[in-house]
Amino acid sequence: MGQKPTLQSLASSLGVSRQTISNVLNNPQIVQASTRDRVLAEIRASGYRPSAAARSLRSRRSQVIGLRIRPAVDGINGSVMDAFLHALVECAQRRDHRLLLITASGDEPETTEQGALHTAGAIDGCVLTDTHLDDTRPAALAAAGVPFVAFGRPWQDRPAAHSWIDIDGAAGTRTATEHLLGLGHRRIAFLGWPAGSGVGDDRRAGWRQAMAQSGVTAEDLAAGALDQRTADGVVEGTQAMDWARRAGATAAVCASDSLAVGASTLLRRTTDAETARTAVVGFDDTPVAAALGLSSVRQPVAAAASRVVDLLIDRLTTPETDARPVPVQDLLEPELIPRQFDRRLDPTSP
Amino acid sequence: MGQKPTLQSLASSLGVSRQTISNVLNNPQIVQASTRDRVLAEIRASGYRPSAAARSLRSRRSQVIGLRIRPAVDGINGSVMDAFLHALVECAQRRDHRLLLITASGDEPETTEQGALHTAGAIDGCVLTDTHLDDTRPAALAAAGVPFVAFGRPWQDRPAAHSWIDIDGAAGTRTATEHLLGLGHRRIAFLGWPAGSGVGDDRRAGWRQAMAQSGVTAEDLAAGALDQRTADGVVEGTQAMDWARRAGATAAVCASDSLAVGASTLLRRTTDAETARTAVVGFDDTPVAAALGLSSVRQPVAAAASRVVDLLIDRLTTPETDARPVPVQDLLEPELIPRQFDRRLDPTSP
DNA sequence: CAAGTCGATTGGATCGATCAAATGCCGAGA
DNA sequence: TCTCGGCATTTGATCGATCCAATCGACTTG
Repeated sequence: MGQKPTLQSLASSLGVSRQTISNVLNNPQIVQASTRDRVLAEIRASGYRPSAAARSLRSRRSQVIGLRIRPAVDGINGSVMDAFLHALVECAQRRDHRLLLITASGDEPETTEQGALHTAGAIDGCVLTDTHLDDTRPAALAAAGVPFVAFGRPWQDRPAAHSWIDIDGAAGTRTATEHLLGLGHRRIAFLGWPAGSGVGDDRRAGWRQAMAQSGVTAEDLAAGALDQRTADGVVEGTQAMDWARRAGATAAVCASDSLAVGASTLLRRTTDAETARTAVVGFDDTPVAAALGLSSVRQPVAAAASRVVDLLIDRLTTPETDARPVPVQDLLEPELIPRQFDRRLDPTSP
Repeated sequence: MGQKPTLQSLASSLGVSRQTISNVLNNPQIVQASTRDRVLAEIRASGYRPSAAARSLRSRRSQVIGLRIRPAVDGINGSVMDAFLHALVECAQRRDHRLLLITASGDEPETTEQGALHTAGAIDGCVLTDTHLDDTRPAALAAAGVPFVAFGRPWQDRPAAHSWIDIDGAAGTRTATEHLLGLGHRRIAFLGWPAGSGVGDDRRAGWRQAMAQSGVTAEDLAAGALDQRTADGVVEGTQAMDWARRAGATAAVCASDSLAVGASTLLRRTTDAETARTAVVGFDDTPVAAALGLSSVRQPVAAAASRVVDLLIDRLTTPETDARPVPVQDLLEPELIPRQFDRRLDPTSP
């Protein structure tokens, strides 16, 4: 075998036409079974692979999806994006698509780059992550005609015109809070991020809802929300837990595992027996939380990735002549993973 | 603007030939400055992007590099691969290349997939990570004619025929050990992984070399190496640190930050004043280590990625007619980041 | 002044697939 | 017997760029 086999070379060595082989690969049902088998055998034997470039040039589809990756600012929460990325690649691969990575220094460079790749035909569409308030990317991509699906809801008030999948963070913290209430806790703090981030506010809202429904006193609730002025992190978690204890909290729901790890550090270090019994629930179910025995809310990341890919590829394969497709927008329920740190409130304490 | 502009449409609207525009983009120096400027202006105005597919079809180059990603088994150490991945994308982008991700269930499926993508012309070459003993991938890729560069040395005895870049782990643990020796410690333990993994053995060797050179007694050395039978992890670190303390160690060098985090957990939890003064140095300088104030050995990940990309792209752009290129193989020096946990040995202790 | 040199530009062929339309083939129905 | 419809297969055109060789004009040179 000297040269790489092509449709043409295969065809002449088999005594059929190029198109027949092409049909075997793309429309197997219209080819007679006997010739189909003969062609398939020869394809396998010769190790023939259709040229991605030629196919893409003619069919105007690259079978590639673009995604911007960001440096993980926090190694702990990075693991969620990591799992998402992996699931994305896997689902895409199952549907004969591949993932192309890009970096960008901001939202506007990101859409510019995605748009450039799209007009160059290098990608068919892209996946958006880390959506936030006043996110200009959906509008920019729509204007550029780049098909996309977002992982993360648009945090704007007005409904969006694009498809997105997100995790119901409020449901997660609600479940976590209800779980702690069920263990007898009443003064349950929420350790979160500064107001203004959609994700953080959502998670805080879940805690507040569960607390309100349980009929805790206004006083108990007031003891609760502790929002860091600084970034998410382990050190911040320790500080916040300290404040929460002083305010009388016997348990804490955290907006992230980083905060929860920090909180548990304080609880491990303390000599005060009562403080040491404080319950903590984290968010994201990272390996660190698992190792430390922290309960945590697990996001169905793989399921989210799968839905995102399906939505995007469905949109890509739908002929454009059809009416504007109705956007699909869905929230997935996270799941609480209980571990040792779910401490029951000791009834002998005040 | 109705249709996407092409070379042809641009050419006729400018009154020049396709080739001239092509030259402006690919060989600007051979085009007269005045026409070049005129063409460039029109390109910008029309938003023209050359079709990646057409270019790739003709030039037989896709400007894409393949990379297999694995699910992060450990969220902590995953951050190193994460940083590497990010640096890789960034460097590749700077040289007008993009990164394509694949998943695979093993080494053999990985090379099969990379080979398939390469013969399809979807990728020009690939980057190999997580090299290990008896790694069959270099040979398989070489046989398939897929250009590649490895991040991670081949752990075989015989020299390899391919280019690779790696981090000198032994130098890292050597530096860490010498640092602790300089602080007055003599009984320094090594908390590592079971023998047999190239990376782990390398890091252990660095500790052993530094200990041997410092003239510590055989007895001190014997107290040292604690290799986990199980996987790398936080819990294992705590156990190993406990054993090391009982054996009389006053400091520990760890093969990973996971182990170091585990070790520091024990030291924070203890009531024994002497144990609480034990020094710990981790490996990888992950955000968690930084947050906990652990000293750690930082790998020059970005530099490694940059060199890997450069080597690969240089190889891809070198005409094949040349003689077989000499493989470049290099070790990069890691750097110790000292933090609070570098405790000086208290001279009053035994 | 004709021949030769060199730089800038051009036209035709080509990469390897898919699309759209045409062809050949076969059996059913008038 | 002839026509028609449907299926399997083939043929020619096309996607949008690059490669290669040819062309053209201006400028040097013997």
